Amino acid sequence: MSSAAQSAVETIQREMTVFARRARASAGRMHPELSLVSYTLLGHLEESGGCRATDLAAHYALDKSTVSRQVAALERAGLIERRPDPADHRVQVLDLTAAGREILAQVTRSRRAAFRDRLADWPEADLVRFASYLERYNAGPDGTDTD
Amino acid sequence: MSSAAQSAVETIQREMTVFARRARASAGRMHPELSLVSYTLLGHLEESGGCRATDLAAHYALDKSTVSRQVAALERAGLIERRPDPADHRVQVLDLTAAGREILAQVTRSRRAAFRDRLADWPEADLVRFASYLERYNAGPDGTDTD
DNA sequence: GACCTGAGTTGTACTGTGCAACCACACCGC
DNA sequence: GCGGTGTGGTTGCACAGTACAACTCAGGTC
Repeated sequence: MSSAAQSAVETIQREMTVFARRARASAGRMHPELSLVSYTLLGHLEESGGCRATDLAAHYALDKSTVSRQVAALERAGLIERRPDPADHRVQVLDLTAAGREILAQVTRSRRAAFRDRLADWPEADLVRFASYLERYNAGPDGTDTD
Repeated sequence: MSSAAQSAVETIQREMTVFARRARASAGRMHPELSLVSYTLLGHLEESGGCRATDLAAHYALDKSTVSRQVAALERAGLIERRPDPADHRVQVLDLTAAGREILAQVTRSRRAAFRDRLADWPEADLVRFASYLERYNAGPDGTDTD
């Protein structure tokens, strides 16, 4: 690997971390009613059209107990509901309630606006490329959760 | 903003979050002796050649009390040292000790290797562009911590 | 000197998290 | 069928990271 590539790798590593740290802080300020974790989980449920707690844990590299508690809280808040899977009684399929969909949409709108502001002066081609790099990175060569 | 750009923005948002969640988990597995926070702070000290606790807090959008405790722990562990600033007695300049430099280098090596593996099949041009997008994003149009 | 500002610490409380132990059901080999 | 093994999920527990507020100490301003 060339030294230019090596230094790019270091930058990617470092900047990803800066991003992550700031994300948490600003999510708290931007939408205190829905933590970043909750927002992420709700978003995943919407995107996937309902899934199991185990799937969430695997996708976000979280312990199943953590997801279990988050899910319990979201259910108490009336944002998601659990349907027992008729095909497998061990499984609970999670899905958004109407209220969950509503609050998710609202938070998504505000986050989207903030991102749009921040990215306003980026050429569209760069945005598209940036997005595709991130997807490619997270998809990984083989799904490994390297970092 | 076009719809292609809009959807790119959503993807950026979503994938950044996935990255962040996984980063934390894999840092714990990869180098349990140095938490992701500690690693990040040490890295910043090395990069900046020593700075104040307040600077760290500002850069990572952390509360000063949080940084204060982290710094205290790192000092107890012998990884950093505080030098009172002779020019301003309120200020403590933080800097790495030899031990701190050593462990930082070691963890950096292992992280770098993991990233290199993950990014091994990326063309260099893409790596460089990806890195520059991240830097540009974090620098922000005006330094705002949008997310 | 009185006052305001900025750096840092400490008390307190809470959230997110992982690990380990556990329960309940499903699947598999016999 | 039936016992062993595996998988989805919950609960008990401990701990790290974090924020907020109240505080101390040092500087600068007038």
